[in-house]
Amino acid sequence: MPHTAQKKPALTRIQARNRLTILEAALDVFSAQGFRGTTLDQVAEVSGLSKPNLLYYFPSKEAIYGELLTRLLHDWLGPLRALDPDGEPKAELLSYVRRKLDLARDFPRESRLFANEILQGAPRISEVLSGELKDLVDEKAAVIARWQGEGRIATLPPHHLIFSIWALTQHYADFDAQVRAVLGEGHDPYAEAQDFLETLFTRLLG
Amino acid sequence: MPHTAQKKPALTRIQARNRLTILEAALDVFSAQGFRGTTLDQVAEVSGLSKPNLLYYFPSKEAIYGELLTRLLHDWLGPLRALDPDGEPKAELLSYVRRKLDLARDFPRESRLFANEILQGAPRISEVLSGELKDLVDEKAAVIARWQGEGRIATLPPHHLIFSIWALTQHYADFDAQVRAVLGEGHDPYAEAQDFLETLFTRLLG
DNA sequence: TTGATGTTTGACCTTGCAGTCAAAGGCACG
DNA sequence: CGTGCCTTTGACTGCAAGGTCAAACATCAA
Repeated sequence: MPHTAQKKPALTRIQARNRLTILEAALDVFSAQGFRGTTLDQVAEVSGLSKPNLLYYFPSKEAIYGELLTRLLHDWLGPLRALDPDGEPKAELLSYVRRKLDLARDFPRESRLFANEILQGAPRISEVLSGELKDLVDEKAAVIARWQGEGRIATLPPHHLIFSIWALTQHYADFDAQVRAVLGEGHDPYAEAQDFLETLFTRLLG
Repeated sequence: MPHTAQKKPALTRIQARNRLTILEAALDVFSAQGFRGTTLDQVAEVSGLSKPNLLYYFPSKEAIYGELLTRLLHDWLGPLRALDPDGEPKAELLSYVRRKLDLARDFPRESRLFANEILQGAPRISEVLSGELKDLVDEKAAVIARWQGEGRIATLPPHHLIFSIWALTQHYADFDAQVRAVLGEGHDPYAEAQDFLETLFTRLLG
């Protein structure tokens, strides 16, 4: 029985390395300039490879962007997946907030890449949003609702509670320019946000 | 004494009307596609004017975009300006939240236009952010700090409190695609957000 | 009616950029 | 050391898109 539609034709070492190099450079440029604002010449420049070489490893600009999105989307959901239904409700939620803020601090490019995509109406990931993401959120929302039913945290619409965590944490990555401009010199936005958000959610859930 | 550098050379009726038509169409397209993603042909199409005609009223694509940004920026700060230092603290802040959410609901294009610009590092409005906007925020933050000193609302870093209002309200406009995908059918995001945010800030400030 | 000024546009120019291709350069394995 | 495959690139193509321009058309005041 022949292998039809073999998906992973075993990458060579060079292929594996160069694909990663390209994706890393692409993340840099796409997250800063958006899809349309990015040129392959820029990605080539940043990656240190020639433009035709980029297109040897990926069939098109779209393909690079798409690969980035789908790769990162999975990692991005890690903290929400880690929300433990059997844990202590407040600790679990606060730890989710903290993890999400850490992601925003340590991976602002990824955050901005998604923000850009969703701002444009999420044309390339709408199925994932209403499929995998929705399922995960629904699942965790049910957990939160159960906790609320057991009187262990305050009753609030679980979906919106999750949205509020996203909004508040990603704001510091996505709107970094505004946050820093408004705070002025001598501030560490993320450190301050950490305290603030801990207080906020402690009061909210308490 | 001659008028040097006269700024407003008195627009004709046609000029006034067409400039508005163009800005309206430009808002549509720029907010959906970003600056680089927008073509003048699209703006021409939407506005019903020809491309050379656009460039008769504005010197360049940049100029249209810049005019949009600076015009809207002013309006956008209205709700924060309206925060009354002599009002009742909780009512004032909750009313600010409500006004901001109304803006997000009624003017999502404006919200997304700014989001796009700030995501890219706010290259065109960085002076306004660290000038006019920062001054206004500092002023209102001082008012909030005073209220806190008087024990009328809970003590929280005022700047971050303001950020949280921005983040939570604009999230519903900027990430509309995601919010709707995750909630699924049969939801009114803004109506639900209204209740949720009122509860959130009531508990937070209480 | 007429001229002056304001408005509109088809055709055009130029540049930027995604993507192609043939040929050259490297690498592994007999 | 040679043969075949993998990798790299300079040069090129085609098209999209910002912007120009001269000429046509509209409007209005005298």
